[in-house]
Amino acid sequence: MGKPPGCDKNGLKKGPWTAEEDQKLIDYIQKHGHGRWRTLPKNAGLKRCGKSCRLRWTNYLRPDIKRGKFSIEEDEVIIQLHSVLGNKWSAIAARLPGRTDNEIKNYWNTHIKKKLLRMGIDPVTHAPRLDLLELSSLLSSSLYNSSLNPAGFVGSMFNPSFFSLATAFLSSNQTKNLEINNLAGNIQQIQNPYEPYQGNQVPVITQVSQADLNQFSANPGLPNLWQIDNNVSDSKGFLPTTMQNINGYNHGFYLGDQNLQQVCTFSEKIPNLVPFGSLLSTPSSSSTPLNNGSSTEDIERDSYCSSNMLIFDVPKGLNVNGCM
DNA sequence: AAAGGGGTCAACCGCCCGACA
DNA sequence: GTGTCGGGCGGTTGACCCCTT
Repeated sequence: MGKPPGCDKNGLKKGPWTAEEDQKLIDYIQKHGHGRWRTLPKNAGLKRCGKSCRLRWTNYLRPDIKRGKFSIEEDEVIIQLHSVLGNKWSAIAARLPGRTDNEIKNYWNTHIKKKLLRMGIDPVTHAPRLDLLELSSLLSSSLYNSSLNPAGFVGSMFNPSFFSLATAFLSSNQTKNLEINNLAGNIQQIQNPYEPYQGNQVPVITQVSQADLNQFSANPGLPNLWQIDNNVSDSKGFLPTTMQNINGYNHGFYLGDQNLQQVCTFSEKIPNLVPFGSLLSTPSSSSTPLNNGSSTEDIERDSYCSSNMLIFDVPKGLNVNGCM
């Protein structure tokens, strides 16, 4: 297995690209097209290695690159795709026109990771952070009852409902991953939506059919995971019975809907389901230490994103403002 | 106003994989 | 089977920017 020579050999230049170098590269590629990266820098009159040229072109100079801040919709797409695809940044980038894998990777590491951590979600596995869940289990018995009483809940940062919610959300993602993996291996789905609620198990309504997967795969330009989720809840025409009443509460979750219409459509299927965003505290109430560098806009974006990510119901009188 | 610290992001490195000759 | 090449990936670096003190 041959290994390309590094950029430090033969006196090749490293570091930031100058405007002149950029122009040389652009001019050459416009004339001759890209490819043959090894010989390109020599032909273009650049003292760079081919790999450096390729990266510069694909990550920065390409004409279809979309610069600027990620939109809320793009945030949602990235999180959804990452929950399914993992760190396959190029695959994620393929579904985000104008964004590069490097850009998405950087954005993930600097923004989204922190956002998920603030939500108590492990950004690697999309699972609840064990430390928080352990806290949840420890606190659930003692705090849950008191949380029903607003006076007993005041001052508490830990709301078991929140942890259950996070568990629900993340279990759905894990289940979806399993299902997709199994589908890829011609194994039937493993999730039975009618399975009785047991112990700590969190009800899951997400189910991915082979048709859904095919649809997703057949439309690489369209981030359709929302549609998959939406189709599941709509077209299948059911909700697990366990979804409808658990301990007297209706529970549900929703995975990143793109618009309110879909949220409302879904919500109608569960009478007491309300947008999670309406239960969130205002961004200014967040005390997370991870938020030091966030601008007001970022905080608002985070709040918006979270509101679309998770939906559940809580009993009247339960003050959830302190739990986020 | 200046210094220090943290966040951001373009760019790089090392390794790997698949296609091809 | 082996070497070459293009490309992808995770991790890291370092310059720059902004905020706080």
